Amino acid sequence: MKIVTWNINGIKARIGNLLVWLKDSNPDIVCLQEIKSVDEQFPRSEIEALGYHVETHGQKGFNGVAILSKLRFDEVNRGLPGDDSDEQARFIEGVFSTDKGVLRVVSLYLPNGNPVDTEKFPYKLSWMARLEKWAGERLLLEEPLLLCGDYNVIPEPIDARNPEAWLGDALFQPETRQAFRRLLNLGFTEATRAVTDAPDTYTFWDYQAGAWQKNNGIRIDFLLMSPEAANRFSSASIEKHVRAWEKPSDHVPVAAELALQPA
DNA sequence: ATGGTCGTCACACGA
Repeated sequence: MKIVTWNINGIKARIGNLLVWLKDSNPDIVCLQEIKSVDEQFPRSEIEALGYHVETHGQKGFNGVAILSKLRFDEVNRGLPGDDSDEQARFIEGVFSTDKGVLRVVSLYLPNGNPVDTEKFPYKLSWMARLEKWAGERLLLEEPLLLCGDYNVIPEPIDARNPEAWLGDALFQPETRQAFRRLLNLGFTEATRAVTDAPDTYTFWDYQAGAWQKNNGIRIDFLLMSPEAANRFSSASIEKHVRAWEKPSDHVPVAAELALQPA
């Protein structure tokens, strides 16, 4: 089973690329971030025509996440628990049945947090604390669980082409990196780093200043696997070629292959 | 290089 995470940066601008990519890459489950669309305007019928079930958690203009799946959804949960006043659409969980039992997949869009001297940064850190709490509770179920998404975290200097340029950025603050390590240390395996120590595994290149042409990238999109998922994990890949397409997202798809079959 | 480029939505704002 191929599971992919991709921040598409606007579904209306990217539906053409998405449909081409779905046919080409043939994923079983896709976690999308930054759909920037309300649920009613998400182009679900074109995606359903390719054999996918579609579940969204959108909002007007910003943020928004979705899961596309060849497997039928047994259950869908929208919104990260822990703060009823949080209006931002950044979290959706799908539950599926496989030959090995339950599979849980989350599509998450972690807050950017910039600028760090505004309320945006503590919102990011509190969102990460809520995610850690939620993940710790889910791990008690001892099921295959994948937390997929745009984490807006540069975990280590090796994950940026120019780490010194990110020292003042919310994505690379010590508190941000520590919170990500705490999440990992609950018992998750991050798919890309499980298969390679290479520096050139970036998933995002800014539109500005020729970042793509200069390979001035950062690695911020991850699939975190529970022990039960990691035990069935075989490979990971970064579908970097998509960044060179016309009208690309600034992020590329990141994929993991697991030895699971639809029920 | 205190610039630069996008997407969404109608005016800046977020990234």
